[in-house]
Amino acid sequence: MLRFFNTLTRKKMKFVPIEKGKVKMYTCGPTVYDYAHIGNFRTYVFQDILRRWLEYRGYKVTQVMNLTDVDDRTINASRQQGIPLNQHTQRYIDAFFDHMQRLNIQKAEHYPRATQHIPEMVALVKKLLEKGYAYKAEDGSIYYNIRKFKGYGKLSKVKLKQLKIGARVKVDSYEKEQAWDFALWKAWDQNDGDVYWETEIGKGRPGWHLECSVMSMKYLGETIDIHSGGVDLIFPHHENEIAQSEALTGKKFVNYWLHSEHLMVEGERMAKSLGNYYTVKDLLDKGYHPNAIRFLLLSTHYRQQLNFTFEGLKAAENTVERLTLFLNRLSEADGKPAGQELRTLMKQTKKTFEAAMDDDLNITAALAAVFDFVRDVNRMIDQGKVSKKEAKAVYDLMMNFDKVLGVMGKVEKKALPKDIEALVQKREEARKAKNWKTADAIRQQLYAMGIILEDTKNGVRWRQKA
RNA sequence: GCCGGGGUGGCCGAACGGUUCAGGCGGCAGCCUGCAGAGCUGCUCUAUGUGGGUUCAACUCCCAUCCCCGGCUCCA
Repeated sequence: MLRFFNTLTRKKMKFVPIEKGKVKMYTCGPTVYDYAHIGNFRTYVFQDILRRWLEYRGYKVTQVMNLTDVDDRTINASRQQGIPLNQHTQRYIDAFFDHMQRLNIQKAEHYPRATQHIPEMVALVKKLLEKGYAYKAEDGSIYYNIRKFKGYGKLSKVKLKQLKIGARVKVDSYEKEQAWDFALWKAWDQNDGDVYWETEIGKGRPGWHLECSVMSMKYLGETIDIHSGGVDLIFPHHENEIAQSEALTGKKFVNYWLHSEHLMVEGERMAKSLGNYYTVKDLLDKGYHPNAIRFLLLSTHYRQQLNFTFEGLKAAENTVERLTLFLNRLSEADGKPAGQELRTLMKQTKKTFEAAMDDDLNITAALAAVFDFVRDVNRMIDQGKVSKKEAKAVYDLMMNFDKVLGVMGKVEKKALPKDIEALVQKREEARKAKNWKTADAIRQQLYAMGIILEDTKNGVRWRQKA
């Protein structure tokens, strides 16, 4: 039985989709004012695992991920650099997709941008004004009156009276009836430069929370199955989305809210000022394999804070290598059939893996099943008990797991460059002649070139140094 | 102040009332190997922040206490 921890109820709940066999999922995406960092990608990897698991379980998933391409930060950054907003954001959108692809994150069906949904957002604000949930302030901005919405706070469990008034709210501002009302529409001011839209509700730009309500309803419908993002979005962002959407439709906005915990760096929060702020590119440039980065990000349960360290990244790299070496080994196994013993083992492993994932994506338990399996099959291979045909079946099962994990890739036998091939041959001859000194020297030379040679019963094998 | 999440072996990280306390990484040793690598086996590993309590039995429940992290208006 597939279960998810629902932030709304703070309990693990059986997953029942609105429409049988289909899942409508909205995943909060990046604000494209700068490069997304690995903390952001932790969330995107989590959402990817979620999507992949739903698909593994046979659901047809329709996923929407928004790109926030207009807000304070995007406007400030583009103006500071003197680049038009859309050019500025496009650069980071490109980088975002590039990094997503490097981390083997599957594509969503839709990537709507805020700036391309202004008319829909205006329409929603108009309706909220008509229904009395919103009001216009003196400067022309339009705010949502949260006291009008009975369920306000149901997701985050915040109590309005206990909310600390943030430093950003101007104390002398009496434009808002309540300090905690939030902007649906921000009237243009000088700081916005040429970023504004002339609309029926005035000259300005949308508030941040608006786009998610609008785009979720536009692409997925008034009520959807899953909405996910980082824990920091629970309040106020997701709380406000609920207020906007449910005030408009009178229907439940989202059935399951899933939130991923933050990534820490060396035990501290990641921050530019602390100098512990990394992008995917930073790590790739340092020579780490994208699969290792992905593995590190997915290997801790999503509701648990993940402490990023370079030691951990190195460990992740070794772990992934263990998996890929196992796949290599399988392609060479050619023993006697293990028969029932192996069949039972495979069946049991699959069952354990699936049960773990079904339990709120308990990936660490699922991985434990995989590693147990790897060890057991390795032992059988050592004993010459795995036939070619069986090895293929094991390989297929591993690929089945990797549909979800996405860290193993396919084993591809790349051809060695000719000069290296010649060196390998030369070493083979030296070995045959028991000229160990020469053979070892060549092996050392190849190692320096990033090629690791391994002598096996079936002859020499090579692999790329990680 | 209010509201959440945590503190598990050298490191990471499951289990959440009960068989030997998953799994990964690291280290050491053995098997294998000309040597190495890979793989396997064993050890490191009779761990659960601290002090009480409940129970036949607690990492798991209760109370107290210390420490860490997060949210409290635009940060995934």
